[in-house]
Order: sequence, then structure tokens, then C-alpha cells
Amino acid sequence: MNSNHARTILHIDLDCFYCQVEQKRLGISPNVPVAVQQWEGLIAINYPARAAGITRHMRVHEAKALCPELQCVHVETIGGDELDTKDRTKQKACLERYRKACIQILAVLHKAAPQAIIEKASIDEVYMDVTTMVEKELRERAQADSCKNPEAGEGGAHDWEAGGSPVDAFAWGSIVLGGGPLDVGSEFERRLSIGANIACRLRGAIREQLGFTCSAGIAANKLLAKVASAMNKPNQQTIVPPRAVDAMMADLPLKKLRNFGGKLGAELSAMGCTTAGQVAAIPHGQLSARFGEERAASIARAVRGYSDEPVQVKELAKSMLAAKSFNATSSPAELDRWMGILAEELAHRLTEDGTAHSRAPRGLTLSYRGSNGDRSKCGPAPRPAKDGYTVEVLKEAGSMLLRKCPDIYPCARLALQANDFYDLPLGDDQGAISRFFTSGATGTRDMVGEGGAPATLAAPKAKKTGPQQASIAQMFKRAAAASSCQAEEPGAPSNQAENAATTPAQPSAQDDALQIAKGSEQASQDGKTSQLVQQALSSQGRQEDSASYPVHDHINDPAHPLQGVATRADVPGHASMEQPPNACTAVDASEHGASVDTQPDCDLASVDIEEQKRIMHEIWMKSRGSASRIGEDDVRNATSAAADRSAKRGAAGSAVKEGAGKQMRISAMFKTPRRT
DNA sequence: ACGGGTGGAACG
DNA sequence: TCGTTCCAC
Repeated sequence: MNSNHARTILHIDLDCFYCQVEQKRLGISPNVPVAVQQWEGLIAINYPARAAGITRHMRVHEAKALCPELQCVHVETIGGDELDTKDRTKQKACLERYRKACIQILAVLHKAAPQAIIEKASIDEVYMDVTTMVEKELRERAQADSCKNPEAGEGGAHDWEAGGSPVDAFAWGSIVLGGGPLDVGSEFERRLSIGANIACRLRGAIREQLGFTCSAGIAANKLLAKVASAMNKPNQQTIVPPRAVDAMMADLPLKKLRNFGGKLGAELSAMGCTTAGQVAAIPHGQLSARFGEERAASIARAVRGYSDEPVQVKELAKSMLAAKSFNATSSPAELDRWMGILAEELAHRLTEDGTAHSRAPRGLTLSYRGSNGDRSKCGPAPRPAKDGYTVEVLKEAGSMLLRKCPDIYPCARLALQANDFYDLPLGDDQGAISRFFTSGATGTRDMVGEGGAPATLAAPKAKKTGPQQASIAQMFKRAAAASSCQAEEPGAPSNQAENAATTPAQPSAQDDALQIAKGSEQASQDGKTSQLVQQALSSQGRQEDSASYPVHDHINDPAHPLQGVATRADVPGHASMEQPPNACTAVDASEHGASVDTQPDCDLASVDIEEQKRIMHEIWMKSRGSASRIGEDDVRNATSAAADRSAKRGAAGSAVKEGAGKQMRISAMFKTPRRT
């Protein structure tokens, strides 16, 4: 169970990320010592500066004394009169630059490894489950070998080290724990070798396309991969073969283990343990007496390097907060000013997030450090206007919460947090949609899962966060990534120029191919998702939007399922361009392994139109990226999520007939469009 | 010289 | 179940 070495997991960790971002932005060469400061303290130090003895939390003046040529870059700040001062009493720090860079990195990874499961673990690290990629590679390799050497046949020995084989005992310069090269005769080590090859390529892609270096760990689970990636930095990668685990854990300092850095670590060290191995030596009875059975078991597993925690897609943040600490004040005006700054930042971020992901928060929480310590108060978030949030509306909502906090003065910290996101409707035209969907009120419990009590929602209420919600978001993202892989061909319109203006030149010469790659990648990140998603959003019919989105419009793309749907027909100067939707009709999903429900002639009014449209768009985009990637699961996920949401929205929707609250089934009909 | 964010578990 | 607090990174 835990000796499931069949998974291949990567942990990729950017090397002193904040420094790299600033160095790139300012064009500072990699070998000059750089630190990122927040007010007078240092929060990130690059490797040349570390070599000079500079550490985290040092004061700027201390560091400069140690290393006079140190370049200190201050984190971005907002508030005040845009003064770029380091006066922490006027401004607040904000991490937007790093969030943006993080999105770029994720986009590169998605593009380079569309089949991997990618989990954003923090602003500068990801986990990736590349098992399916590895297994595909193994199969292809075996096949290639048996073609070349038919006599080998089944069970015959493959020459894993044959030229060009992705199975390399030395794994492309990786550091292999446990001594010696990988044993390519062992299946597990072969898997790791291929995993290392993937890691190597991914790191190369990040480096080439964005100029960032990172380190990686390659192992059979997340825990080991994370430990490994930290072992050799910067710009290196480390493999943990199963045979090396015991020795590695034996004297691994406890604090290097995730979850053991805080209270738990302290408690264990009070019991005399400083390494994982020492904890592993504690009799189980003693451990469970102290921590309880369940917790003891998980501790026991972790310190032995066992973990079966899955890599989970975490694309979208679940909450968003802006915070500021300051010297305690009892002045309402002062708090009001900070509230304004927090609202400004949050409004900006929420608006970007909203246009990119078509969602808005249901809740707003105000946290504060007042006379009774840390407290918080929550309430409903205001609804966004058509084009996002204004500072005023958020500030007002925050101030309202603040008034409910009697113990706030004197106050030394304020934080405004948006949470509990819901999806905004995408808009519209039933007619066009209906041509591509069939639906029925058949209860398909097996597809949809349990529950499904229709929630009433006049305003978007009722949260039912579940795996299905996540899977739909994930699909959307993947679809966007997939489409951006091949959306643009040379000569096709792209936002290249814009990209060139906002991205600092790479040190090396950039050829057209790179530019184009960057252009299309830009399209899928940056909080703007892909142009295609953007176009879907633009179908809300807002004039400025439809007008300002890129040329590559679905109305000109005969294969696009939204073609003919609410478009520039609304825009003055554009005659109605409604055209009969062609193609996307009948070729069914079964061709791609998806289940199809052919219920003819059903009442579309019973189905949430937004969901249909959304799903169809996703599926289309996905099929556009690669039809073969649309599997039964995808359709099932999309379908059940859609039904789920339809049920939720249904009660509020006007065009809903009774029974619509029940689960329903939506089947996607699509045809793989041909790109020309 | 622990500030600014995140996510999640625990708790009443 | 909700709102709030605590914790870990």
C-alpha cells in the first residue's frame, strides 16, 4: 500500500523565487548578490548573496555591511500617493509580481506536460504526478525495442540503455540518492529515470521560456519528492530510489519533513527526537499514547517516508486576502485609510480573477488585531458590477464589518479576505446551444452521485463545494492550456507585440519560434486564460469587451460551438453575424470513448443554459487540443458538475420547469474540429 | 526585528 | 452547520 513505488512524483521548487523575479524584471545578472527586502527586513536572498553570509530576516544595513555590493530590491507596494517609499506606515506590501510569475510557470508546465496532474503547492513550488506520462513512455519504449528485436518477444530483456532511450542510469545529471547509478533493471528505478528525464525537460522549459531556475525531487510520493528537491539546490535535481529511503530518513532533520516544523516538531524534539529516524524508533504505543491512534499512525508513516497523499489539482485560490500590520492606532480615520488600501488591492485582484475565471466571492471576512487579540468578523461579499469590483463597494462592505467589532481599538492589523467563490454565469443564447446538447430529466444517480437536493438561490448562496466543482475548473484550465498549445500558427494573429512590451528581453537571442511560444503561452496565463475563454466571457455582450478582445473570434471560426452565439451582433457597426451552426452536431462522443445519451427532443428549458454553454465550450476547447484526451471521465465529470449546478441555479432561474431541480443528464455532442 | 498570504483543521 | 480561531508553511 505505501510501498506503492509505481507512482512517479515530482516536486519542483523555484530557487529563491522572489529574487529571480526581481532580477529578471530589473535585468540584473544572475551572479550579482541580490536580496528582496520588505521594509528594513530581508525576505529572500539569492545564492551569490547567501555565499556572502547573508540570511533571511537580516536587516538591510546588516546585510550591506557584510556585502557592500548587495543589491536590495524592495517588494512592490501599494497605497499612499503611489509614493515609492519604504515607509511602512503609508503603504502596504503586495506580492502581485510573484503571483503573476507563478501563473506563467504553471502555464509553461501545463503546456510542456499536458498529461501530468499539477498541484500548485505554494507560490513557488508544485507537485506533479507524471505516472501516466512515464507509463506511456515505458510502453512505447518496450514496443520500439520489440520491433527492433522481434526475437526478444514477451518477457525478453529490453535494452533500456540503448541509445536515445529515456531510461538513463545516470538520469541526465540528476543526483541519485543511495549511491551509484540507477538500476535500470528495476522497474521502479526505470520509472524514476523517466521521471527525471521529464523533470529535466520541464526545468529546461522554465529556464528557456521564462529565465527561472528551479530544483526538483523525483520520487514515488510527495513527501519524498519534496525532501529531495530541497537536498540539492540551486538548479539541480535529486532522485530517491526506493532502496535509498531508509537511509535518507534515518538522519533527516525533523523540520525538513512537511508538517513537522511547528508544534508537532517541537513536541517530538521534547521527546528527544531531532531526526525522522529517531521518531521511527519510538514504540508505537508510546506514540499513540501521546498523540492518539490516528495521528500516531500518520506520524509513523511519515517518518518512514511513506505517503499516499495524492497530487491534487489546485488551480484556483479558494480565498484572497489583503492584510496590513501597523503600529497600534485608535484613530478611526487611520483605519479607514487602511481599509481603503486593502479594498483597493482586493478589488483589483478580484476583478482580474473574475474576468479570468468568471467567478466572484460570496463571503467577506475582516480580521483584525484589536484589544482582545486576533479576531475576525465575516459577512456577505458585495456582488461585482458588470466589469468587476470598485474600491468603494468593497471598502464599504469592509467598513460595515468593522463597525461590528467593538473591541477593535486599539488596532494593530487589518485584513480583508474574500472567500467562498461561486461561478458567474457566462451568458446566453439558448437557441444555438440547444443544437449541440440534448438533455433529459432522467435521474442518473450513478452519474451524478448522491445528494443533489436542489438549493434555492435567489442570490448565489448554497455552497456545495465538492470534487466535482474542482474538476470542472480543472477541465476549463486544461482546455485552455491545450488550446494554447496549438492555437496559434506562425503568421496567425497573436498578442505578440503586447507580450514583447511587458516581458523583459531574454538574455539570449530569441527566435520567432520562441516569441510565438511566449505569445500563445501568454494567452493562457496572466489571469486572462486563453483568448478562447475570454471570448466566451465576452459573449455576455458587453460592448467594450467584445470590442477589445483579440481578433481570433469564434464567430470567424466555423468549428467553434459558440459560433453565432451572442457576439458582435450587439456591437454597433457589426451586422448580425448569426450563422447556422454547422458541424459540431452529430459526431458523437463515443468516438472518443465518451458515453452518449441520445435522448431526442427534450426541453432545453429544463436545463441551465449557462452550464450547457460552459460545458460545451470546455469540451470543444478540449477536443481542439486533442480529441484523444477527452475520455469518459471528462464527460462524466463535466456532465455531473453541470447537472449539479443546474440543480442549484435551476430553482432561481425563470425558465425552469418543475423537476428541473432533480439531477439531469447532459450529453455532449461534438465533433473534432479540423484546424486548417 | 514575524509581514503578508494561503489552506485547512479544530472548536464551540 | 456556521462562524471563528488556531495552526502550519
